[in-house]
Amino acid sequence: MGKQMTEMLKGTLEGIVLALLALGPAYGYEITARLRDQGFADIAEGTVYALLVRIEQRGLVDVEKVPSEKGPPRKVFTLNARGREALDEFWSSWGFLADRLAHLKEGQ
Amino acid sequence: MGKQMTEMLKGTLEGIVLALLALGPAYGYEITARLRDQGFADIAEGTVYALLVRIEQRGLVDVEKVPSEKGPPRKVFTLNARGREALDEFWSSWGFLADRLAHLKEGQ
DNA sequence: ACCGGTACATAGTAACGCTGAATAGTGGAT
DNA sequence: ATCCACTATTCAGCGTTACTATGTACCGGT
Repeated sequence: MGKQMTEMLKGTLEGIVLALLALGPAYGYEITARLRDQGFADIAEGTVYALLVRIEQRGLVDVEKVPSEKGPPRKVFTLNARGREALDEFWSSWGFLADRLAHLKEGQ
Repeated sequence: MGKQMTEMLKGTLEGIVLALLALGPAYGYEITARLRDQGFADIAEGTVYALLVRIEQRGLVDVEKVPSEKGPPRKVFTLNARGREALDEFWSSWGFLADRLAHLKEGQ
């Protein structure tokens, strides 16, 4: 992936994943697949798993182990109240930034 | 500043500064002031100067020392052709990301 | 027995913005 | 004369994040 996008994803990738989880519970492998569908083709699996560990440790998600028919057991993540709060804060920060940049792009 | 915004600025702050320089040449101290005017109230001076060093080393700006009436000489930065190219790439990456996130915010 | 798809995990690295401080010149207030 | 505020730049050390590369493990089809 471009270095530019790599840097730009810092901080936003977490928000993106929280937003995906707001649509419904999901497990890591599934999230990487959804990211690919969303156009983030080159996000490494390892990146997603590391991110999920972080948001779990910060208590933004509830975790459940669910057996899979075709592989090791899945770790299903569900956004909880604190996670929804974090997602709201993310949208707020993002909104500010997007607003500023839209303003700048207009040529002032 | 919020940790969230700190992380989100990674990658975008450079684009913001390039966009400011696209409006006309400026020196470091002036850029931090413009950022404040634009609403980025809490961006550290040291951050801006470090960023300017980076974009100078990457050849995105031309630099000129200009004496100041009220202090040490100013380093005036002017966006050059490579800088405008980098700015275009930034807007392209930003556009992609903003588009994806707008899509996500709609609830899918 | 092997290979590909599913599923999770981690050690090491690079990049970036922040904190805090140092340096240095000018002008006005006390 | 001295102190303070404003102008202007620079640097060392830190924390966070995403990437690379690799390893583990389970399953079904050939």
